[in-house]
Amino acid sequence: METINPNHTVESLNDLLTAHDIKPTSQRLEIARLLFAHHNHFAAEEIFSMINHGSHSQINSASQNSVSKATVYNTLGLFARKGLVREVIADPNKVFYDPNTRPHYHMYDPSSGELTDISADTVQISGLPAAPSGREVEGVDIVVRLRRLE
Amino acid sequence: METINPNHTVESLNDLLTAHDIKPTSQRLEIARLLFAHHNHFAAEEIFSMINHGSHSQINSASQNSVSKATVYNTLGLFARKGLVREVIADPNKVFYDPNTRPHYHMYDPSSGELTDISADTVQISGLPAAPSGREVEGVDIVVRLRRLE
DNA sequence: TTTCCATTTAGAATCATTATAAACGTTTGC
DNA sequence: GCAAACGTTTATAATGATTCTAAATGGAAA
Ligand SMILES: [Mn+2]
Ligand SMILES: [Mn+2]
Ligand SMILES: [Zn+2]
Ligand SMILES: [Zn+2]
Repeated sequence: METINPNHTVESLNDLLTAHDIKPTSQRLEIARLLFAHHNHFAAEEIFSMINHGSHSQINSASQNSVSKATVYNTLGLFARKGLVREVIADPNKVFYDPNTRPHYHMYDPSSGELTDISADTVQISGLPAAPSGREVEGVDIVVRLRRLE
Repeated sequence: METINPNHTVESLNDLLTAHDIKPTSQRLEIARLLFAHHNHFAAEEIFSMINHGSHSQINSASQNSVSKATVYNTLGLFARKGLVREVIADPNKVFYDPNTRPHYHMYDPSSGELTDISADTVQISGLPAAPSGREVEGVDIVVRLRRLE
């Protein structure tokens, strides 16, 4: 289920960040690569440990590419603010970061911690109320909560 | 927008807890009354401060009805486990407790912290995938995220 | 260079929540 | 009624994700 997409060169990631008005630094590229190479949802702590304890160096294969915890959090917040990634609120004790910003929904299994995508193509929702005055709808989140079969 | 429902006597709350296999204690009744008298979603910390600093004594009007923070958290967890209330995950830094356990959806405005109900009657969803094998769907959460109009 | 400004960082602080272990209350067994 | 047993409540400590602070770093500009 874990596919690594090699179609992200350092240059294309550079362009991606630049297009989102984010100055590409080595730390930001490292974090972006993690998110966009794996098609997966990650929490900040996971990204932090993948970068520091995992074997995912590609940009600078010689050094151990460490990024501080503060920078991981700052960077993910920045990415979300700039619309490069999306925050998914499905678990009360961690925020997931989703490299897919197009409309789609999620299925969450708290017992395994697995968060998977539901394509928006097949899903139809209707009858949702309009935003109250002075507000607009930023997005519609659907989370199908799973549990182990009794 | 804050309506207090007086249709909850101590006896009816007693029965409600008992029906959900929860032994009614004064602390549990106090917390249940807060949730069911107001038709509102509350976080644990809100309930804690409403009980301790607010003016909501009705069961024992003489004493100041204090309930410890640990008991507030324990009780809300118990209520949720027993199906008396429902947890709503809409804000990354607090869990809301919802006295309405029937299917319905939510609208959330992070800028005000307001969480409001969307009736399930008017909403149609279709095309959601089935649960993977070994799992079942516990529920489908919809959160319409709002933001201030630019 | 020297200055400037953004970025990164270690570490402290925050805050919601959970764990611990003792105190308390109520039920049960006699 | 009395005491063990058990569930409940509590103060307090611990946890863990996240944010804050204030200093260090590093590249671009002057
Ligand atoms: Mn019920
Ligand atoms: Mn948070
Ligand atoms: Zn997703
Ligand atoms: Zn609700």
